[in-house]
Amino acid sequence: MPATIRDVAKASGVHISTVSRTFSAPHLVNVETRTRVQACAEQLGYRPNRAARALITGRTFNIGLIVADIANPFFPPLVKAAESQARRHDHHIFVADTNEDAVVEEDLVRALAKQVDGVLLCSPRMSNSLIEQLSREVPLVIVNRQVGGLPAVVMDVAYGARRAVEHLAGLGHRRLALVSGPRGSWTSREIRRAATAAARTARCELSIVGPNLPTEEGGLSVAEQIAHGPATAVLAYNDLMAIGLMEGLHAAGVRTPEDISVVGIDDITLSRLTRPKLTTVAMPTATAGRAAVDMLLAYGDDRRTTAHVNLQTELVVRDSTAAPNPRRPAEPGDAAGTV
Amino acid sequence: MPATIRDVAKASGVHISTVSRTFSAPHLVNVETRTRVQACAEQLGYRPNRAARALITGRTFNIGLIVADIANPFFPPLVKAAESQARRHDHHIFVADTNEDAVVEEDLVRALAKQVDGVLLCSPRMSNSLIEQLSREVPLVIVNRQVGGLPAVVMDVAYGARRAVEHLAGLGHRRLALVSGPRGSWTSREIRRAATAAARTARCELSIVGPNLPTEEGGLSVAEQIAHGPATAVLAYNDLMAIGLMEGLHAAGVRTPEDISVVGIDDITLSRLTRPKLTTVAMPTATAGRAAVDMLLAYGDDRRTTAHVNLQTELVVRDSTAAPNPRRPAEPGDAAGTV
DNA sequence: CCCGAGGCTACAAACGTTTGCATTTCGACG
DNA sequence: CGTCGAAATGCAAACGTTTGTAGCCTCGGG
Repeated sequence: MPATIRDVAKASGVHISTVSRTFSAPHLVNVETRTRVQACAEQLGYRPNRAARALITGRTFNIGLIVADIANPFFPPLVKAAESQARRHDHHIFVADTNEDAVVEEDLVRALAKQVDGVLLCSPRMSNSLIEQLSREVPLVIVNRQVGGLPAVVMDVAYGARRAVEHLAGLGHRRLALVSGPRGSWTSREIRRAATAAARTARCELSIVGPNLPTEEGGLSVAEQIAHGPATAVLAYNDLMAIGLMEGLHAAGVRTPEDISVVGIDDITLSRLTRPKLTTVAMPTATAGRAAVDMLLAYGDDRRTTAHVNLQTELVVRDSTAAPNPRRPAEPGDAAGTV
Repeated sequence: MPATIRDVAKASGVHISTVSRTFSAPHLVNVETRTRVQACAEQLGYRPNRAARALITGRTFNIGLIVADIANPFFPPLVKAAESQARRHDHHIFVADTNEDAVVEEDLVRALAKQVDGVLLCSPRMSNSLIEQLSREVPLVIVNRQVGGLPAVVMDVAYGARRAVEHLAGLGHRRLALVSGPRGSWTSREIRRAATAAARTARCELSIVGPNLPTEEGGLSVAEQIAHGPATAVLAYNDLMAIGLMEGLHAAGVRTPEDISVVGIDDITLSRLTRPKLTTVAMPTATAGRAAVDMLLAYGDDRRTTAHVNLQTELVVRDSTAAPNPRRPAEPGDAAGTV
């Protein structure tokens, strides 16, 4: 029913190859024939069939985008930016959600491989070796993780974590807790590494709590433990967990930031809207989405550019952090002086 | 480089058609040959090329999903559910974002048409007639809007709006405001219709403010107007706007719910996390996503089922609504007593 | 007047599948 | 022993493109 290249050829009295070239190599066809063909195509509502084209050229003009959990507010801005950038280059985007599951991830890459020109792998949970193997089957750009020399877009979360710890130390906190993310998360390891180092430098204790689900529930579930622990300030793997944690603390009668300071990571929209507003590390997710798409599209141009993009993060201080409450940490009864 | 059906045929010493049947019609091939073929395929890492298959069968096993703004927290749960349901049936999902733009919408449907078995159109902004025309070019399922007899999944937002108004009236409010959504939104019209009727029944005034952008900013931008207006309670087109509005009111020194009650619509995750927690109309977005996919996949089975699914909504009362403050409507200066 | 060179177009093969039809094999039945 | 049918497999066309090659025509230069 939909018009094919043959219909257009018939209608304009030329061979199908001429029609094809009218669109893919216009300079090769006489201007007058070209306009006639274009007119016919227009009138018939002809649109080249991309699947057929892909079959012969090997280029699909599609991109796969694999995320751990699209309902996690961290991802939508990235997806949106990637989709928009892709469409600017006439590409379409497959979106798939792995539910934080490494084997689903592998399956998806393989399933998508034939249908796309490349895959954007966001915060993958797979092993490095598996990723490297997959990258031999289909062009891959990794977001939020560094694996071998593969093209990657990473946000400098280590810097952000360090700044967060420095911020808390600067406020006078000495006992910190890190609520870590899911097992297998490269970002979580980076944060842990950077936070540990920064805490040592600042002469702070740092206790690690986790791994946890990177969701509101994950944060909520450790609230009790934090509330009864010695830490006066907490850095969470992401904003969602930080917010869940604040909810949990609130329920336990612990105030933020008066009793315990909380810092998140990501700077999702939501963080500006909680009360208190969340101090957090801003991640340039939209920029990352665009950059990843650009990198993928550049793959073909100069083979094996194997670029790396490292995006800046930045500490955003809002209302969920403050100087430690002198009463809280020790046994009740001892009054502390000024901070 | 990737293994084709021909490689498998060669490796297992049969004709390609036998290989094909091994996968698409196993009962037609001798069990012993079948296992041999399967083994070879496995070993070669053979995966049928879907583009090629689509070319001849006409079925792509892809679905298009078009949303107005994927960064709007309303959509991700829908997208997630749709993707998951689609994958359960071995389908993949193209996601595209129209930025609330009707012409982009049309373009996208056309661009996707050849690559998918059908398109899920979520909260479309196009005209009815255009939608009907497009539905002749590609199977369409409309979400959140009713157009002609086309298959649709709608959530009964009218019921929810009515309940919201009744709730506010029940608390004693008599002057309500409706902060409406974007022009062209069917949902916004439904809400308006239902709220107007309910307000009349409840003998309430209802002033309409809008249209507005369906975002936090949209809500924020009308805060001043609401703060100085006569309304003691507000129903917003969606949660994001309600939250933005609350922020704006807060900045203007107006308390929620003591001075003004606010009700949202959607029940996005966020609404449970603001303070005060938002009273809102819960929309079953995940269910809608699943239902829409199911409906699309059923399209082929019995031609023109033209089903309709109508999903229940439900008022969730939280902390952003309360009885009206008797002092507020009058001139400022009067201190309020207990709430 | 002839030759060569462009410019333009047609032809046909190829991409990786599916599928109707033909062919082969084999066992059973009359 | 011949025939029929079913089961299993091969054959080839088709899906809608792209693209290398070959053909035709025209035009300018020698």
